[in-house]
Amino acid sequence: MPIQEPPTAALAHELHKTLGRVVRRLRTEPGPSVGRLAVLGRLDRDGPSSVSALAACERMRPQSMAQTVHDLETEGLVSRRPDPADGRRAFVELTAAGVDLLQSTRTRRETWLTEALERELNAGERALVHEALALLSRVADA
Amino acid sequence: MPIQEPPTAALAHELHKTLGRVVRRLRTEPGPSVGRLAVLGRLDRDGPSSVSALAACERMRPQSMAQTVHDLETEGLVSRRPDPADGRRAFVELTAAGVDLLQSTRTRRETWLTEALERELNAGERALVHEALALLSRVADA
DNA sequence: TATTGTTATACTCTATAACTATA
DNA sequence: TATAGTTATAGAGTATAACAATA
Repeated sequence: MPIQEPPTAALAHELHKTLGRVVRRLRTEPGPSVGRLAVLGRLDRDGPSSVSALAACERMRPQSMAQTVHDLETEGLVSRRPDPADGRRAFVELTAAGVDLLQSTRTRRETWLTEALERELNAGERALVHEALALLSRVADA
Repeated sequence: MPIQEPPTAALAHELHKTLGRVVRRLRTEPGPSVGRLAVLGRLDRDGPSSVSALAACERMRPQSMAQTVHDLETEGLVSRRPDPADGRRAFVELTAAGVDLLQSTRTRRETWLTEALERELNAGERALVHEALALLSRVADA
């Protein structure tokens, strides 16, 4: 009798793989990676933020976020402004180039992913996927 | 007015990140990575298979699967048996060690992921997540 | 001593390109 | 020429460990 993988583990793995395919395909479009775009988007929405705060929001280690921020800084998409109240901290903020890139990327990305999701899924199905995200987030934090 | 990321792109990215957290946490348990375990599980369920066929099932490039199979072979978890009918092909199959590992890993993995999913989600919610997988698979292939 | 952040290194997963061997 | 497979290289994403600077 064949060994059965636990269905729940298989479910998590398959979902991750499938989403990976979506995200990798997204990355074939010009522009920054989805992960970096997420940081730019967050800075735009929430304003300047420390590396630690960004890491916590994106649920990454501060060291990993430091690398991401460093890369974005090298590319001129973000800059740092020292916190006068605390010499250890700096505010990471979008540069004008970062804002421009975010805006133009958003437009290009819409050319396929949004179209694909909106073509393939109806509003109810998209809501279902969103609900699944909330459920799995709960599991990941458990 | 802040730039709004396209909600659908943000949805795909967030889901991917969340599932990544689940899978990485799974990997902190002893045993092979989730991706390799998937290959072992498939060989156990479907029997010996060529590298190409495995790659197609897992929706990876054959070159990537060749690397995975090579690693598994090095670890003694799978072996190759040449196809007498076609000198180019070989059947990849589980070794006794691979079967043992699959079985013992399944047991250990159940200690946290299955418990977490079953503790955090009820049957209806797990069904919802499964449905979301099917929808997103459609998008990734579109 | 705790917090913020960096540097160095390594691992997983997957991709592309260039290649060999067999059909 | 087409197919099965390998090797080499690279990149995204993230982790751990060790460290510096400031509070």
